[in-house]
Order: sequence, then structure tokens, then C-alpha cells
Amino acid sequence: MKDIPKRYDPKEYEEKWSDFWVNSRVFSSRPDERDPYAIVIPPPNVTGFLHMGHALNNVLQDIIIRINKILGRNVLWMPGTDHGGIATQNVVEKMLLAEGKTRHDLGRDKFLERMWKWKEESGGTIINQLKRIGCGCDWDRLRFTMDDVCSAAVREAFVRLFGKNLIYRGKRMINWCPRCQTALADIEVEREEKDSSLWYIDYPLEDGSGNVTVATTRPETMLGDTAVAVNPKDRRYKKLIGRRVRLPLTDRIIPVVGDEFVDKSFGTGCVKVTPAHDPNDEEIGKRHGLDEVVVIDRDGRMTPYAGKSYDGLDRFDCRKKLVKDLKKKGYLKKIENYRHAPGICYRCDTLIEPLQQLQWFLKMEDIAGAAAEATRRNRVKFFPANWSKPYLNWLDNIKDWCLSRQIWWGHRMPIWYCGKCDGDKILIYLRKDHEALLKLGKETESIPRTDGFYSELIKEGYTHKHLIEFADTIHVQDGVNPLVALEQPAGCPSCGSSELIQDPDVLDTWFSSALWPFSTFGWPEDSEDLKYYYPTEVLVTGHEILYLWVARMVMMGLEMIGDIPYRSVYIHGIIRDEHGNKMSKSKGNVIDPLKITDVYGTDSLRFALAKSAVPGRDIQLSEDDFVGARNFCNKLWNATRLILGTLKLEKIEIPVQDSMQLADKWIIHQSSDFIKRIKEAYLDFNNALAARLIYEFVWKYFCDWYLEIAKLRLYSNNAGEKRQVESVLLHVLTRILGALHPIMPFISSQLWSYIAEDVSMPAGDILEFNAFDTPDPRIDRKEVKKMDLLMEIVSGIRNIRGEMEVPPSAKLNAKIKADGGDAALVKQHLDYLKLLGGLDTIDVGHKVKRDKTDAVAAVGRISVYLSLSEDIIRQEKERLSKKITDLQQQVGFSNKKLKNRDFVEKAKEEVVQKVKDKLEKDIQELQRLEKTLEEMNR
RNA sequence: GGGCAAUUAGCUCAGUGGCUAGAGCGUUCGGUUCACAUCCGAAAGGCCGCAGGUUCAAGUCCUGCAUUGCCCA
Repeated sequence: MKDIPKRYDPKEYEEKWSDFWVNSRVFSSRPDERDPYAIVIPPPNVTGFLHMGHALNNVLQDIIIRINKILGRNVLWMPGTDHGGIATQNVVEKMLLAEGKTRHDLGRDKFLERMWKWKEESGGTIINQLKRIGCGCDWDRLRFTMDDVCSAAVREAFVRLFGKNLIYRGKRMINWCPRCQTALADIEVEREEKDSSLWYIDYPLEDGSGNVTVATTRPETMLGDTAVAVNPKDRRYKKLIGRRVRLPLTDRIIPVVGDEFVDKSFGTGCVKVTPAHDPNDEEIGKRHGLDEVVVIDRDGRMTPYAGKSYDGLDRFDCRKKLVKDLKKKGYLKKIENYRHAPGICYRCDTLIEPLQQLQWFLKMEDIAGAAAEATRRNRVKFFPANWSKPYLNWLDNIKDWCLSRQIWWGHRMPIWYCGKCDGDKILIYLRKDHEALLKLGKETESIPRTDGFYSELIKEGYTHKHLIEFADTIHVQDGVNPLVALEQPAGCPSCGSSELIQDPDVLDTWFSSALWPFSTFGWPEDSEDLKYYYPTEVLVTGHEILYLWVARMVMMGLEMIGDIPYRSVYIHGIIRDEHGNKMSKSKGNVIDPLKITDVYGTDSLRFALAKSAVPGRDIQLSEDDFVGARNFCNKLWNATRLILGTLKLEKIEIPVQDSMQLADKWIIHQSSDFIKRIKEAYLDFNNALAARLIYEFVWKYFCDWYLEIAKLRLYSNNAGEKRQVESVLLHVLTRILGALHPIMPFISSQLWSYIAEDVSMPAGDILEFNAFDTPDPRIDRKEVKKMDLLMEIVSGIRNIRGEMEVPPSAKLNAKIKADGGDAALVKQHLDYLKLLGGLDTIDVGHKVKRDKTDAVAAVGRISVYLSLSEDIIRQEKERLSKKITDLQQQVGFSNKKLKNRDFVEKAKEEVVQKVKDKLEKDIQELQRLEKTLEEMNR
């Protein structure tokens, strides 16, 4: 008798197994002669914490890794983390703010020290969390996007792209986050619908003959207006084109221009044009040669060009004041409620300010074209396939990628400028670091300046070294000559000076992620790993990252290596709460995956996620899902406990068919059928289906039916019978555990090891057991049909018991009317029927007669009569009548089909035959029921 | 404005053109001896969003409409 606890308590076992997978290096991989199966992890942010989205993403990957390991591939799951640019910098800046400091108080070097310290402190958190939930990564290979290997790849890629003239510096309207103080790429801008207003403002015509009313969502930008535009096709305003208006609150006179872009139905149909602060207006401005007046700066404050009364005001305060002023002077016509979706920063939700800035861009057209081609030619496949559509659409309409970010945390641009040659175009703001500056002041015998052009500062006596050390912000103006190299060049190629200033910007964090599928294998070195594992098999990710990650990885793979990074992209859903809302801290509706593992166990978390991850759909999670999964764990636990409780068997041997009972053959057939479907589901990335199939098989087939029947022999004194049933039980149970392992590795490993203590197992470690390709004895389908019939008889009996509210403890006497083979079958399995139907005695034969007080269960050709007391017969009659009505309907359906000549002629033969069989069966049963009802009514 | 998806039991969702459309949860009824009350048995509950079409056959394919969500502009 084995002492296994009555309940599965995950806490007792989980640490042991997750430690085992890590410490014994089960998942470490090296190139060998086998087929590789490699996945690179979509690297989570290094200082992040595991949330439900991570849990889902990584559980799905782990399932794929484990199933393929079981199937014999040389699997490698490459783990690592991302430095997470702006997001991570924001975290540390917040910590500084709590100390009353900003990054500028520390200076670049000290700030970066602080960043690295934070990375060292919290960087292991998410990795440890992944280990806890069982992720089978090769942990010895752990990479970080800013480690030496990945950084070398970043520089190499940049230099190569620059060498191909694909990287350029240019002044463009970019998305500026005034809070993060950096440019953002277009896809880093999010839109959120908000209630706002539409302000209608009168612009008086120059000659005083009237007003032009414009509508705007951003009144404060009017200070930068250089035109009013109308659609030339708009009859209302056509005649205004070419006239001029006075810009209210300023002394500026601006023209009215005609431009097709103007939407006649927006507001009044007249729009103000602010070329310096709106991308569309910028286009209009270019077409009409308009001036650009910059009225908002990088801090989101109004510039002197906004006029004396607004200079220096925050953009939102300015709006308030301006609207008030307009009202006072009578220019404000009306304010309407308006819903629109302005761009906000994806990291801090601050309203984006479109500004014209000098930034570094990557030319995308050709690279994107190659990536699109790879999917069009089916080289990079999407699961579900629908996702290729928005993906291709994005690639086909690609815009150049703004690569530079004005933050400090990240890969510094591998670009240098010569102080000698271009020092007059490099503006340096020095740190307000008094002590150091004062010292400098003494050296130079002049009042230290805090900013100025490099060449000016040098003239004043600052040394190159000091300027580099104390530079806080560097603005590199247009017209400088960039030196691009893997490492800092020794000197300027034109003048030889070694006084080089590195570009202050860092690269977009997604630039390094784009290289991840090969930088992690040591690229640009032509490593053995790269040759063996690349291209990898599949990238598993959510659709919100389709452009940020997938598209760029494919582009860079093709550009740098000349091959796709992975053959498949498996897109899973987004986690939502039970009402369909996205989970977010601000909404307070997050479910913490680690709390779930504490309460319900990791396998419950994994199972619930897997079972919900239906391809192409988002996932609504509620606590109930985990309860269900936990109950499933316990069910399996106890099934094993039952089997091991009295175990005598020493070696698993499937008995030959001749010595098997009917139920044995049935369960073996069902198990091999299920295993086949489960394997297919796994290989289709349909983990939801795999999870559901296992659940159904374990609970409904194995526990509800087979285990109950098995008890007859399990508790028997006949050693031969006991050994026989145990061998079938263990054969099926080991297959179950093996098939379940990818989804629930903890409990399956634990139960496997319990069994292994008693019995010689097909494999020492469950991961070495291939439950999918092990042959099963072939079972004759007729045997399965026989078992089905017995099960139907039991269901019929239980149905009556339930309807009549007969307590399970009350044993009933039954008569079963059957002949020929049916009678023999029933006679052979009286023990099954007695046990499952709660019967005391059973009379079998074609001559048995129904008593007046007998309830009837009709099962095909067979009738079951149950002796019941008189007072419940009435209910029984009602039940029969209902069943007769149902059957009549069915017979009607079948008849209609068979009378239809088209159906009989055109439908597949087996389909027609099925309907015929069904009709025959239904008619027989109907006649029997009608006859029974008639008898009962007598 | 363009694209994509969804709409099935009270709730959350499955459902390769072909048995009487299923599951979990919830509800109702009956159950305490020996795997499991995290359990067992039974039941009730469905114009499969609406309208057309294709087909011998439609929850499933096509078209339109409605509603909801997401993405892009």
C-alpha cells in the first residue's frame, strides 16, 4: 500500500521538479546529428515581473519544446531578456525622483551605473519566475540584449546598414514624448479615444469684410498657423482662396490656400494649417511653400515665437489661457464636444507632440519588400493564417524607421563626430555639477559656462576630456560628418584629430530585438550554433507585437543572414479579464500568475492557459478556470493513487488480446485513438485542443468508466485477474502522463516517479518516454461497439434512477430483454452492469416480461425493465412520452433525407448508409417504446 | 475611411459541410463505507445575431445588414 496524500498539493513537489530541470540540464542542447528544433524566446524586459501575458506566452513555448523533445528532436529554447529602453529607464528615473533627483543631476555615466545596478538587482527576477513555471530553456545560454555578444551584433548590423546607405540622418516630423524627452517610432505611438472639444475660431478677413471660421482640436497651435486651408472643390469657400486673414491674438497675416487634403465635412470645412506641429499640415505647407513657425519646444512649452503672453507656458496651460483670451476678444465662436484619438506615448501615456527633429532613420522599402516576399512565398507561415494579412499590409505601406532615441539606456549609436572639423555644429550643455565646474573655472580663470558650441568651449579653455565627461546633453546640428564604425575610431580621417565626440543618442530598443534570432547564436561570427539552429522553427508571440517584433526580425534576418529567422509565427491571443477587458494595473483587474501558482499550482495555471488558447482568439480568464484545472490535477492524482494503492505488478506488459476483458480492449482502443488526436493537435500548435482532449479522456473515459469497471478486478482476490487489470491500467496511465506532460510537467513527472518506485517503467524520465509513437494492440471495432452497448444500458438504468430519485444506495432488480448475441454479451458482463447500474439481480433473456410497475429503458434492440414502486410509474410514463416524441422527430428527419433522391444519389455512400442504419434503429426503438407505453396504460 | 475578427445554453467558450449542436461553471434533483465532496449519478436549459444565396445537406461556405472588439490611416 503506497502512502500518497489524498490531495494533490503542488507546493510539495514543484520546486523539486523545476530545480531538477534546471540543475540537471535536461534542456541543454548542442548541435548533433539529429534534427534541431529551436525557438528563441521573445525576450521579456529584463527588469519586468511575470504577468499573465508572459505566463501564457512562455507556457505555450514550453509545451512546444517539451512535445518536440519527446518526439525526438534536438530542442533548444534560447532564453534571454531585453533591456527595454525607455520603459526601463523610466523605472529608474522614477526611483530617482523619489530621492528628489533627475538623471541630469547624476550625469550620463553615473546614471548608467545606476541603471546597471538596477538591472543586476532585478534582472534575475523574471528569469527565476520562468524557471519556476517549468520553462525548459537552455539556461546556460541566457542572453541579454545589452551583453557583449548582442551588443557586438547591434554595432555590426548598424555599420553594415550604414555602409549600404540605408541609414540616414534627416529632419522629419517625428513623434516626440515631452516627458520621456525622446523621439518615438510611429508604431510606438498608441491612440486612445478621449472626450475632448472642438474649438471654432473666427479668423477675420484682412479687409474686414467678414470672418473665416476654422475648427480645431488643438487651439494652442494656432499661434504657429501660417495659413488657412479649404478644399478647392468646396463651393462654399472656393472664392476665399488667395485672400488673406488676420491671425487672432497676433499681428500675423496669413493666406487662405486650397488643398485637396481638407475634409469638407470636418468642422466648418476650413482648417488652420500649422506646418511645424502637425504631419498633415506639414505636407500642406510643403505644397504651398508656407512658413514653419515653431511654437512648442521639446519640453512641451511654448516658445518665444508663440508671442510674449504665451512664451514659456506649458502647452496645456497655454490652451486654457488662449481660449480665455479668444473668448474675451470675441474670436471664439463655439465649443463642441468631440471624441478623438490623439497619439500617446506607449510607455508613459503622455500626449505626443509632433515635432520636426533631426533623427536617424533606416530606409525600409527594400528590406520590407523582401520580408513581405518571404511570407507571400510561404517561407514564413502564420498560425492562424489570417495574421499574414495585417502583417503584409504593414510591410507594404512601410515608412522609414526612426532609429534614434534621446535616452541614455541602450546601445549608443556607433557614430562619432570630429570636434576639430565640426565643433562649431555641436552644442554641448554641461552638467550643473558645481564643484567640478568651479575647479574648471579656476583652471581657465573665467566664469564657467554651462553651454555652448564645442569649438567655443574649447577656445575658452575646456579640455576635450572634460567636455565629454561633463556633457549632459549634446545637440548635433545638421551638416556634420558622421564617422560610423564598430569601435571608436583612433582619429578623424580628414584631419587626424583624436578629439571625437560620440553621437549622444541610443538606438531604438527594438533594433536589438530585431537581431535577437541570430545575435543570440553569436552572429556575426559564423558559429556552429548559427549554422545548426538557424533558421529557428517558430516564434510564439501575441499579435500586439506583430510589427514591433516579428516584422523587424524577419527583415533583419533576411538582410543580415540572407535567410528567414523562423519558419512559423504562432500568434496567440491577448489575456483579458472575465468581462473582456484588457488586464492592466490601472484598471485593477490583473490576475497575478504567481498568486495563481501559489493557490492552485503551476500545472493548474498552465492547463488553464493552454486550454483557453484557442487559435485566433483572445483569452478571457477568470478564477474559475484555475479551479477547474486544479480539480483536474486532483482527479488524475487520485486515479493514480487508486491504481498504486494496491499495486502488485512489477513490470508493465500489455496483456494479449485474448486474455483481455471487453473493457480493457475498449479503453486501449480509446486511448490510442485519443493519443493520435492529441499528437496531431500539438503539432498543429493547437494546444487548446490537446488540453481539452486529454481532459476528456482522463475524466470521462478513464476515470468515469474504466476505473470503475477495473475496481472489480483491482479488489479481487484472484491474483491473475488483478495482475491483468493492473497491466492495462498502467499501460493507459503511462500514456496519459506522457501525453499530458507538455502541458502539466510537474504532476506528470511526480506521478511518473511514484509509479517508477514500484514498477519497471518504459523510460526512467518521463521526458524520455514517447507516448505518441508507441504501438498499441489493434482492437477489433466490434469489441468497442459491444462496450458501447453495455454503457448505453448503464446510462439507461442510471437515467431512470435519476429521474425517479432512487438513491444510489438502493439496489434495484432488473430484467433485460435481449436475444442472441446481445443476451450473451449481457450475460457475460453482469458484473459490470450490477456495479455501474446499482443492480441486485438481473434476469436476461428474450422471454422476460415487464411487470406493471416496471420502468423501461430502451437501448436499441434491448429493453431494460426496472422494478419500481407504483407511485412513480406515472412520471415514468411522461418520460416515455417525451422520448417517443423525440424519436418521432428523428424518424421524420431521416425519412425526409432518404426520400430525397438527390441525397441518396449525390451524398457519399457511407453517409447514406449511416442515415439508413439510424432510421432502422430509431424505428425499432420507437415501436418498442410505443408498445411499452401502451402496456403501461393498460 | 480601410482591414480583420467575433456574435452558439444564464456565464465563459468548443465545434475538420454529414449521427439527436457539445464542455466547464452556474441552476435543480439524488447521493457520507475503501481514489477523489477539489467527488459521484441524473436533469433542466439553444429561431447557432438577422436576411438572402450556394449545396442532396449549412452553426460551418458566399453576399448583405446589425451589434461588439481589435488593428491601420
